[in-house]
Amino acid sequence: MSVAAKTVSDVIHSHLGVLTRAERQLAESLLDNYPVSGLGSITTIAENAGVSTPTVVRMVQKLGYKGYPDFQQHLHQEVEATISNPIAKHDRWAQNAPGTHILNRFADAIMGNLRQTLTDLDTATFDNVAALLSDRKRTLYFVGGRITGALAEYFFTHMQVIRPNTALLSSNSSSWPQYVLNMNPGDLLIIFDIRRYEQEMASLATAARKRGAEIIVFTDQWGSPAAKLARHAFRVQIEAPSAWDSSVVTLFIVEALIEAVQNSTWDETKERMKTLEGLFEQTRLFRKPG
Amino acid sequence: MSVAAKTVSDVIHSHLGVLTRAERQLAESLLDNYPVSGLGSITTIAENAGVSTPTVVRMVQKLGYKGYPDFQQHLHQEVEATISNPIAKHDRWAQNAPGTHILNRFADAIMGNLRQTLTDLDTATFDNVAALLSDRKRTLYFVGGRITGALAEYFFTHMQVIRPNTALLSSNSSSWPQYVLNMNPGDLLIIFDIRRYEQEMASLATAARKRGAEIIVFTDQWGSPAAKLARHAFRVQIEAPSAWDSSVVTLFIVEALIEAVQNSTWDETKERMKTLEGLFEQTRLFRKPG
DNA sequence: ACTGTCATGAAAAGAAATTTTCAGAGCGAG
DNA sequence: CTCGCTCTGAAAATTTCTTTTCATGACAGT
Repeated sequence: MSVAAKTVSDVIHSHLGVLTRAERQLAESLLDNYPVSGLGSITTIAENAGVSTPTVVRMVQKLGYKGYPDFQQHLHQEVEATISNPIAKHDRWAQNAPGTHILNRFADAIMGNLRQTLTDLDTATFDNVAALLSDRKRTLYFVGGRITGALAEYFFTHMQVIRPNTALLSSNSSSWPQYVLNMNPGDLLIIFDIRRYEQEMASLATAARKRGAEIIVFTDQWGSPAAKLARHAFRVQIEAPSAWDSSVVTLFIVEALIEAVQNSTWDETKERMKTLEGLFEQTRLFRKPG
Repeated sequence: MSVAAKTVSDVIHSHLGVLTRAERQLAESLLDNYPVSGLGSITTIAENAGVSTPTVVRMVQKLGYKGYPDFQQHLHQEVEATISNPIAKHDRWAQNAPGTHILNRFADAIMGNLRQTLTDLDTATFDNVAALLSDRKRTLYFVGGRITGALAEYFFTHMQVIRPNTALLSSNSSSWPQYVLNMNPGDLLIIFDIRRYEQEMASLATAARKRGAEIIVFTDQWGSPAAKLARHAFRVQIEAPSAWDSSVVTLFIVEALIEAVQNSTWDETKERMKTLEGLFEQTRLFRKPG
């Protein structure tokens, strides 16, 4: 049953080492555009891979299948599994029935946003930002607007556990000047500014820059004015079938950054988290003696 | 090339009228679990549909295809189109390259979470919750824990714009009793409680129930203790390749609910949003005269 | 250079799948 | 009831696919 449990892709990968040249060539052809490339007849896939049909037979038998039909049947099952998930299923509904349930329309939009955002996003930018956030000498200031304030808070709450020197600016701008006053060169100001850009964000960014702070902006595809002042900007797709913009993808990037930072300084973070657990425990005991 | 432009499904539907009994039987078998059911050989699909192979050939020719292989090739193209959507494509990256960039690993996990959550989620539950949230006679109380507080805030901020009678409980439990005191029968308490369940959430839920409030819980796949007291619970998959749990899918559901509520009372909401814009404008002018 | 081993594909053999043929069944019209 | 029509699947014919066989060539070790 070892074959049945794993995906065909897994099986191919685990056998890559024992494949011959022509077989590897075939394997790569199959994995490229997997699993659709394996849908046709043995003749077709042999031609696509530029090998002979006996090579195909030999390889699938080497992989543990009884023959090509057996191999293909496994592939069909995988295609079915892939295609029968709710999201893929939705894509098919969507073509035929535009008015499906809102959950599906949302899922569709979010997938598109995520894909587009990841396509546009340079991993180097991500890595650079993660490195900046990991630098404990830099104090982190988080700020968001009316809607995005919750994202800033979410990011802040995690970073506060992971590292020292973090601050959350209220979304009310009246308290900002005092924070700016304390900023030192190299500090980071992380701004969330999604459309209906708040003019004050750009002012804040300018003030922070004057104090020598670096600026990181999370904005939408059109770009906050604050993004022009930023060292790094994340342009996130935010469109949803809704009167509101979607923050799901922004949160996605925030979570990925949290993990990247945590990972790069795991030893220190681990200690901090342990200490924090202890403090929580104490608070609890303090509140409820007995 | 009218055949090439349309999907096989469309072609079948448009021909349903001119199909004979056995052919219709076959067509229904194909449309059921489409397009995967058409992946096998003509023999297989004939057997599945309970008709003879000549019937299959006659039907596909009636549909305008040259023969079964031609028909199947079109189907393969459709499967490819469906399966090559961003999500499925990403799944394949992730499988093929286990050690890829954290963004990709995260995207993979989120896709899985979303898929699983949508599979488990009953749309009736969603619709019921949306209806409860739309009922303006019920006051909404939002509460979250240390991490999930930001989600509660996000939800609250939107609902506050959309409808009256909303309140956000601080994540600090000391202020909760006064809110409970004001709860009336039919009011809704929306709780976010993800693992490291906070004991106080269950206490809060119990107290709210005694006051006649209905409870809606957002929790993880293991289930908060508060979920037992809830009228409706959303069990969200929260696993991420991280030391932290992911809130992305929870946010997804929240956003979908926001849209559902907004949609069900659009006329009233529109007025509120206009008024709100006006108020913002006034505040701005007030702050910066000139 | 010789030999043995292995990989590879051409081609033949074998096995399925696909299409065609055709006879019987069902059914409505006269 | 009979005729004519269509629908249907069994079975034959055909085509295609799959597997096996085998000759060739590459290459490492002697």
